[in-house]
Amino acid sequence: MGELASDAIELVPIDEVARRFGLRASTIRYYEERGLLHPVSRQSGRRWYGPAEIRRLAVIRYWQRSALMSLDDIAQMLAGANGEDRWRQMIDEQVRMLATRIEEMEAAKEFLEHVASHHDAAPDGCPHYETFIWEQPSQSGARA
Amino acid sequence: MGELASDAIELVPIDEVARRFGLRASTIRYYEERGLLHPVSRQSGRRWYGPAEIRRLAVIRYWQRSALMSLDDIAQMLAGANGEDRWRQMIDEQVRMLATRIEEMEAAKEFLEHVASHHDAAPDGCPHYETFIWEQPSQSGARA
DNA sequence: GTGCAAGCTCAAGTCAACTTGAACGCAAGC
DNA sequence: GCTTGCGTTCAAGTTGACTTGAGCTTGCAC
Repeated sequence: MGELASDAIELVPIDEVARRFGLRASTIRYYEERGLLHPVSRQSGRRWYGPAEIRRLAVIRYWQRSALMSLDDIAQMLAGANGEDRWRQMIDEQVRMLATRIEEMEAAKEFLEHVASHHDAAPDGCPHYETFIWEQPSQSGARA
Repeated sequence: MGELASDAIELVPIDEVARRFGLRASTIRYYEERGLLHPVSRQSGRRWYGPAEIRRLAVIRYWQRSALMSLDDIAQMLAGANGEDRWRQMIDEQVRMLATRIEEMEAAKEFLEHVASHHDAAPDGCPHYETFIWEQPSQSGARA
């Protein structure tokens, strides 16, 4: 950063981008194929990325990992930035999904901690177990 | 339960099991192929499941969905119930993983809520954004 | 005893998110 | 001026968790 003076905004090649994010170059090319991230320029075929692209990649990884969004959803979010209104609906869906997942995972975590501290054997046979395992949303045990 | 008197413990065919869990019969056969769940008996080739198998399936779905465990991990957990000691190590790993994922997801959720309530456009350009997107664990921006 | 729905097996297909391989290009170093 | 190394494209392979399809068997209904 700042190695060269003047107006040269820092451009980095694909392997440097990959290195910074702990990704492979192929992943970045794949994101491009999926329309998520394009190099700011090409020099004799080779891709070069600027700060805006780096930041966009950070955004992509963030949504993908922290919000469990698919690449398609992320593409829609990023496209939504350019005027559409669907992004707000997506955010609402996402928040609801996250709330559910967080609750489920917290219950699972608490239960695992309980098992680890109160049991000598694998959880099979723990009375608490029953409460947990049958409380699944997708299971229609109550019907019929 | 108890439709027939005597010692007939309730046995159900594969499609009934599937229906109770909102799964397809093929999924249950697949779990069997993966060594996770076996019918208590077969009658002229057809699978029959008892309460123990039903319960085991509930356990499998629970770990899979709430704790984000892979079928391989679940198989190991269930195998561990029969004497091994690896299950405790797996539980610890699982708890750590869940704690991390929960934190990440909570941050993502809070951020999305912030964006939804304070912004008219997609999150690009929100100053809070920067704080969030660059705080990713797998990103080795600090190294080299 | 014929038909039909459901089950069975085994192989192959699907989907998302990548990875890998083959075949080639270009620029720098010796 | 030729090799070396990283880049490129495009097609095909991989992994996990299933689903689908073809072809066959079974048991009940009529």
